[in-house]
Amino acid sequence: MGMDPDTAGRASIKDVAQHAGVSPQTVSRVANGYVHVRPAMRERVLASMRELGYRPNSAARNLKSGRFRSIGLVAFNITTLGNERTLEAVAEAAASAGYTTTLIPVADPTGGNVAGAFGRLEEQAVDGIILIMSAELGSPDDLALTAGLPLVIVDSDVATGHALVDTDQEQGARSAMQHLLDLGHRRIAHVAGPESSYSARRRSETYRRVVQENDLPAVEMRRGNWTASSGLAAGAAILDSDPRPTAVFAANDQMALGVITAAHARGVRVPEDLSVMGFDDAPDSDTYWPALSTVHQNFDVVGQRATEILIAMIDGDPIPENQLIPTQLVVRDSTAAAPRDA
Amino acid sequence: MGMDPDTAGRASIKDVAQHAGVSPQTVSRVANGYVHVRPAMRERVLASMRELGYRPNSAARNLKSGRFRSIGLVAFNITTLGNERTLEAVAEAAASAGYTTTLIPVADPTGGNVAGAFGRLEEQAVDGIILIMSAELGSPDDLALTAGLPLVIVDSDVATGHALVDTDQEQGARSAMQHLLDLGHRRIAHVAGPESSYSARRRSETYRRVVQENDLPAVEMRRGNWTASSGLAAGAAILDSDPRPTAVFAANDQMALGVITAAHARGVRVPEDLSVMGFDDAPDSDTYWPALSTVHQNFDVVGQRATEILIAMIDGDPIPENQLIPTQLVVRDSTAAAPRDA
DNA sequence: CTGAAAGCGCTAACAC
DNA sequence: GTGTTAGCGCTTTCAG
Repeated sequence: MGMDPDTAGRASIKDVAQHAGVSPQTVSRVANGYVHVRPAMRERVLASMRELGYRPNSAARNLKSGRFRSIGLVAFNITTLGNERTLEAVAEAAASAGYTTTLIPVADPTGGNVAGAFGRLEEQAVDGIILIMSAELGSPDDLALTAGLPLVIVDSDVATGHALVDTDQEQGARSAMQHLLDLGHRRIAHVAGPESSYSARRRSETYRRVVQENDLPAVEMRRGNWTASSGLAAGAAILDSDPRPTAVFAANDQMALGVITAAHARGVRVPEDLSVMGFDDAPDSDTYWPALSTVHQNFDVVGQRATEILIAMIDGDPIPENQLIPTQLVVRDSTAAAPRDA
Repeated sequence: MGMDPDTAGRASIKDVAQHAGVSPQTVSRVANGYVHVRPAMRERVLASMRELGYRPNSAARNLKSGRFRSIGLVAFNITTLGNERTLEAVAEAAASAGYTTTLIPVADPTGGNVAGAFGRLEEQAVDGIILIMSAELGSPDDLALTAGLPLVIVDSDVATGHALVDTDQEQGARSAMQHLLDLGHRRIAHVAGPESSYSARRRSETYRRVVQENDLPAVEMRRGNWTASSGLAAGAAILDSDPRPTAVFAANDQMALGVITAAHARGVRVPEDLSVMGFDDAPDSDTYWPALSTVHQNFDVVGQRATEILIAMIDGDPIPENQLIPTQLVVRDSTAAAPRDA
């Protein structure tokens, strides 16, 4: 032990000081790029650092500064398209602000036990938390778990007093429905996402509202679980119903893919016989057959904004107003004018 | 300052001790669930903890223990299907072993500047590193950046002396080709992934080897960038070539989707006129039209295994042999017997 | 420009 | 069972 220069993190600032024949303080100054150090001495210290393979101990730094320079990302599921993209944006924004990102996976709180799912969040070595719930928050108390850490919430309903950043689901869903309306569709079906998802609920609520506002004929709503195969099942049910809807608004692109596949399987032409709208603008959706009309979500903006806000809060800024990130309608080949005889 | 009980992480072990009228050591014992504490005193301490909103300072713990209980995940890109799934598996495995996962995004080292991309990896507050390169490692020296930290490499070629966990790309690609061969195909095209990707290279090398071994007619290889739209372009080129191949092996499912769409656009029937194989078994691939035959990769096993190995290395175990995780052939509806007249 | 001293919050080792 | 002491590696005073 101690003989192998490869052994990680051995050399302390003291060792370097001894080796270079200076005080630990001077080493610290050099390590931090402090200016008032004589070049000759700086060189000597740097040489010793290299020779000893010195690397600063961040635990000690953290202890001193009371900061971790790390933000915690709490998510129930990081493999959904949106969460994944948001996560990457957070990691990048954090990195460029000098923060690392700590992933804190929590058990899915099915059954409403959100508090239990968090575990000992407050003990994590982070300066603040971004919560990507994709689920309903039980009560404000659940957030007490964060013990006063700065907190930004994405994709969930929130008790006031916390920062919120999210896609403007209502605007997005409205633009999708309006597009179908503009094409002359009236019998429009909806494939909703899972009930536990907040964004799914926002989209289906908007769907219902638009149906009401325009006196559209009622169509039984189907529910999927975001997967393409669940969309296939929902699409089959919709296509077998009578009278058959002329358009389907699916709550995400993958379920829309399922609906399209269900149509192919029945010889129903898309978009001639059936228009299909998605939501997300997933990377593949431009290559579906036909290319999918959808609503583009700016996940990277969501992640970036959330990170900026969190870091501002860590620095002591007040909680800003809720941030709703707008979507963009993307019209491709899966939607067309409603058939005449419908 | 100090008046607001909400202020994060204020109360130290000393404050609690004072409040409860005991020594800091006793507080520490209670905090760590140490047994030899009189119940009455334990209660008193716990009450003070609650009242003061005490939460242990992990920086101090880290400093004391010399361990961070965190593993660093270094990746160039976390939004590819495989990386994302691997990442989630790592985060979960790490969590259940009491470790957090720190995301360390690095700039894509296009141009071979891998070392530069790492930045100051050795300063991160982690006990070990999992490197998901998805790219070629320039030279072993690049890894010197990790400064002796335990290191597990996923999806890359490696200089010996490091642990490697990866999908058995060769076995997977071979099984895909063998499936097409068994169906009587001989003119088989390949849509490769980007040249910078190690796994893409492994798959295309295997393709070439199988072509040679079986004296198959040469077909110009096309290269995509993993996206469905690049697969569409490659598929178009393949379908327009003469003689037309009867089968295509795409290096991932998304590009396979593009090939299928190119076929639809030309009225080429899949699988009657053209068989299409993918790779990955992406979640949507069972709902493509037709359902995609592919090779299932066990990303979660890769992530889990990598984590186990890394933690073992952190605990001082020796570097184990390379771990190759097998794949499974998944036959669905996009492949069929080669047409007679081909 | 450089060094010495003190202390961040916690726990291992040792008293009592 | 409980308290006291010391020190992890670093940086913020304060002296020179």
